[in-house]
Amino acid sequence: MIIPQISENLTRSGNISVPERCPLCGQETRLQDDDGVKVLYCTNPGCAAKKIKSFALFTSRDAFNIEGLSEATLEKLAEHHVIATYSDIFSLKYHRNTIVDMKGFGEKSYKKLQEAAEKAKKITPEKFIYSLGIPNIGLSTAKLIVKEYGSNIRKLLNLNAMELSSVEGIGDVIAEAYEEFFRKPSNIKLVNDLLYRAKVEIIESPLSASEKPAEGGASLAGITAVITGSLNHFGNRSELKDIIENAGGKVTGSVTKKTDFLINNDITSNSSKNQKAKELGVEIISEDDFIKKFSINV
DNA sequence: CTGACCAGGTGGAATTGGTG
DNA sequence: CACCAATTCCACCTGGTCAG
Repeated sequence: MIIPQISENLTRSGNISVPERCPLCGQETRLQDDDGVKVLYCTNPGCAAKKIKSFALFTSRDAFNIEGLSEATLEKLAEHHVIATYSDIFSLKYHRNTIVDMKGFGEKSYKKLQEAAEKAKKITPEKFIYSLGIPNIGLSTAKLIVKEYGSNIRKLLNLNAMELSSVEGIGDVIAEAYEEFFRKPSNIKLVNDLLYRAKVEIIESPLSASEKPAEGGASLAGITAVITGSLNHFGNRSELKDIIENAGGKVTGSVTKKTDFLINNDITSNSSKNQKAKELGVEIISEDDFIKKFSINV
C-alpha cells in the first residue's frame, strides 16, 4: 500500500529523511524505485488509502452517521495518530490538544466532531453491520439479515453461512463472506472494542419490532418505486424511501420491468433512469403527483 | 473573501441472487 | 448456463459552510 502524503514529498523535494514506520499504522515502510521515481510503501496490506475508505464508510450517513467526519478529516486524524481503529473515533476527547492544533481546525470544529461522535454511539444493528464494511454487504442486505434474525447483536455476530443463505436475497457468496468476517480474530477484536471499549449501544431495530401496519393514507403494498433527482417535500431521498417502505412499498436503485413508478421532479431529464423508464414504459411521476396519488402525509 | 471540505446527489460498471 | 433484477461500490459533480 502506497503512502500518498509521503510519496508526494519525495517527488517534490527529492531526498528527505524517510520514516521507518508508517505514520498511519506504525508498521514498517519500504522505499521502492518505481520507474525512476522513489515511492514509499507501507508493508501493511490493510493500511493507508484502503483504511481511510473504510473509515469513511464507517462514519457515513447509512452507518454511524457522524457528521463532519469525511475522508479529508479522517486522513488528518490518522496522520496525527488520533485514529488507528474504528473505536478510536469515539475517544476524540483524549486528543483535544492535537486536534485543535491541526491545520484548519479550531476549538469549535473539535467540539462539533466530539459531540457528533458521542451522539452517534446509539445505532441500529443493521447500520452497525453495514458500518463494518463486509464485502458485498450493504445496508439492504444488512436489513434482510436483521429482519430475519432480530436485533440481538451476539446472535447476529454468530450466524453461520447456512443460516444466512436461507434468507431470501442472500446467496452463498454473501453468506460465506459474512461468516468469514466474524470468524477472523482481528475483526472479533474490532467489534468487541466498539461494544465494550467505545461503549457503542445497539438499539432495537424498527425492522425486528412487531410489524407496523401502514398508518393512515393509502397502502403502498406491492408497489416498487425508484427515486431520482432532488426532492422538495423531503430532506433527502431516504426520507421518502422510509415512508414508502413503512407503507409496505419497495424502493430500489435501478429501473427495471418490475418498477411501477420512477419518481422524478425533472420529467424531461435525459438521465439514464428516465431513458430506461421510457424504454420500458415505466410511469414517470413527479414528487407532487406521487404524494397526491397515494395521499401521503408530508 | 477565498479555498478547502462536506453533504447530498448522479450515473454506471461490476457483482450477486434467483429462475427457467 | 444464460438471463434479468437488484444491490454494491466507486468516481465524479455541485451548492453551502467555515477556518484562516
